Amino acid sequence: MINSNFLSIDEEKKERILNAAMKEFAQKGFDNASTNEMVKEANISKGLLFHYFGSKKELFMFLFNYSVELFSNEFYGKIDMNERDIFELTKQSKIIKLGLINKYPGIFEFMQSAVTEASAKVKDEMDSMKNELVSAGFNKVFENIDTSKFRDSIDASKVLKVIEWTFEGMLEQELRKARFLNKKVEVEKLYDKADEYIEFFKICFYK
Amino acid sequence: MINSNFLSIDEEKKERILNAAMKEFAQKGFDNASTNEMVKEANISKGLLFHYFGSKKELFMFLFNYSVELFSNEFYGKIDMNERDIFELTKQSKIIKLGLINKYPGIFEFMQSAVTEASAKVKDEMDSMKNELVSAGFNKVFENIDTSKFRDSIDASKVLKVIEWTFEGMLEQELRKARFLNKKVEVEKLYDKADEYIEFFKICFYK
DNA sequence: ATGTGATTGACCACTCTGGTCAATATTTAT
DNA sequence: ATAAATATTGACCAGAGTGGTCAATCACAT
Repeated sequence: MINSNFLSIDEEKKERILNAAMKEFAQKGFDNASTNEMVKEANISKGLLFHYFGSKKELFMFLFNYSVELFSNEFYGKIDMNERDIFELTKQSKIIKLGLINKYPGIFEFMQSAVTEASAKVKDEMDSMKNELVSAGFNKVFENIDTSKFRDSIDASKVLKVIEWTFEGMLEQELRKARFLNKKVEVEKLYDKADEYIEFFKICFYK
Repeated sequence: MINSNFLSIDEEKKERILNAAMKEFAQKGFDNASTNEMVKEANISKGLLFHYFGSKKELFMFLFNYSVELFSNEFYGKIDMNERDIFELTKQSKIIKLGLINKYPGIFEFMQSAVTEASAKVKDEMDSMKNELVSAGFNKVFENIDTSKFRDSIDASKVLKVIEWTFEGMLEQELRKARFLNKKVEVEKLYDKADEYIEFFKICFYK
């Protein structure tokens, strides 16, 4: 009887709980994350958290599963697998990322801190989760990119890296700016900015 | 009589203490950082840490001062202020960054977490430190870049951003790789890789 | 031997921990 | 209107960990 009906509760409350827990885990790691802080931030009672999840460890593993599932559903649901244009693909993947961050502000920080989590109390479970993940085999999407439009004199693999780093850097910049102003990044704005750089790149890289 | 003669102790021991403390503060923030963890990691006794720094708060402020001073000394000491070539400048600044990370693995994480530190116990001190820093006026170095070599059809400000994001992404990639293999990034390797991308960029951006 | 400064770690009063569970509030069925 | 069922609370617990202290020990120069 683990987190039985948590998934069917009020959406807003659910997000409050998930976000509070992810934020706390991401900030302090498993051992130092405080369930008291989580319930304070989520505005629920201590008892309710443990009613839903049983223990801190189960909460942590649920969160990790939930995050990974959410991410892969969003990613493979929204991305167009037949798209061979590198710009469209990169743009799509960053927009998906932004959408998730807007809904769950700490989700990527949490996932990253979870895979590098060192606490002995969750090591075994995390190791087997990670094994499952690598054998699932991510990111075949970027494998059959159309490189025929690029100028012959330039190295296509470098083009791909530069595009990836540029859009990641752009997203990070916008996230920092938004965090500073205490707002969310507007997807539209990022879209326009991305398009600007795509035009720029076409001038630089295309024949 | 604050941290009296700490600066003159054995260099290796000094680094052990600084690194342990920066790591702990960066990972958990001021309130949740444990001085017990620090002395365990640095392999010194509890008493010695407090003999040098008096209190957790003084240790934190000392670390921040020390980091900022170190960074600005390295930066303005090593960077060639007359260099107007964007590639040389960016390469230099990333090499300086790598050098510091190799010596103090957690220094940038610590500085970043320190400026965003929310604990009430250090808020006042950090606020005045931050004010001092902005009035010092950083980063005039990248202001008089020579853009005359760029093709006229492309936007110079975008070129600068792409270069910055590319080199930052490259450094991050190498750091992750090194962390995974439990090694340090070799400065030489990064140098070569940076040069490869500089050649690539010259083909793309130059007339 | 003696003096001196560097270094130790057991100890303190106190806060916070994950988790429990009887009590209460709220919703649903009759 | 009542009863039954479910959702939610928060005071409470034993134990762990906290920043900081200080008498005692160590290493070494004279």
